[in-house]
Amino acid sequence: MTSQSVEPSQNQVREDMDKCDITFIHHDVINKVNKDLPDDEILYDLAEFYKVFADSTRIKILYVLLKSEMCVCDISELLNVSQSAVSHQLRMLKQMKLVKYRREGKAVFYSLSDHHIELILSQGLEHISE
Amino acid sequence: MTSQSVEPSQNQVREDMDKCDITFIHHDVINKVNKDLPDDEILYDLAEFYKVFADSTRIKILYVLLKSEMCVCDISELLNVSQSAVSHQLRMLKQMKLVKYRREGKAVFYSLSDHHIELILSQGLEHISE
DNA sequence: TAAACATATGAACAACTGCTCATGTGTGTG
DNA sequence: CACACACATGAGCAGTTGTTCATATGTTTA
Repeated sequence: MTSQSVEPSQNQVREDMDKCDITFIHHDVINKVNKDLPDDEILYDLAEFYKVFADSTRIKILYVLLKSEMCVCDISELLNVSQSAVSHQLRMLKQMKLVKYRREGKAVFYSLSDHHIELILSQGLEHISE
Repeated sequence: MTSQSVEPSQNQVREDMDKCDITFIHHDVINKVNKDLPDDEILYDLAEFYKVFADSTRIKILYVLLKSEMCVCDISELLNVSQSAVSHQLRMLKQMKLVKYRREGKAVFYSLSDHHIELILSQGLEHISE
């Protein structure tokens, strides 16, 4: 492993035949950045995770569940979103393992299954209110 | 402001004529949740903010800039994404005030303009690696 | 000033998303 | 068992998004 070689994990960085002359002045920096960059798959998953919070209906649902376990109908009325839409979103939140559910007769009660959510939401809020 | 009244800021909660009989057993809880729920506009902005992180190309760009200021061409080659695509994404990141830029001759160097980003990203990473 | 280069940007397009609508599934009740 | 209710789900659709392609803008150099 010479100092010239680059981690082949990601796209290899060409040190010859640069398209861009000004570019890559600091090969050491580039190599370091490239090495520290997590795998594509992880970054893809990370984006998928943030997609959950990229819709205001889902954020509202999470916010509501933050305070209290609640059935689908409750959420639907409280947020003024159709029952079907809430159900579809809860399905996604379930798939992402952010919520869990509990059946009680005809009703299904949903609650958060993740402790991070509050922190993540409040951190986002803190950011946008600057 | 009686204990019965509900903040009219959001959709008002009907206490009469419930569609759903099982629902809203605990009116006090509902009222509290409804009162603590931030305004629609804020939650909309919050979703917009998270949309930035909901794409792996943008996450990669942010990750790369976390380590070092870099010109468009560098980013493009390092991430193996077309120059145009990178430019388009940087435009969005610029609009969201997450990056700033500095012209140096023909090149334009981008860097992060926000300290939260590292924390937010690492928090997301921490979450998905469970 | 012309040419080369780095970047920005508009148009177009395919893929994705979130909703509605209709209907299916599961549970309690008369 | 038939019905009502709470919820789930598939299809379809309009709106959005991320990319490519072509081209424009801005800068340096010959």
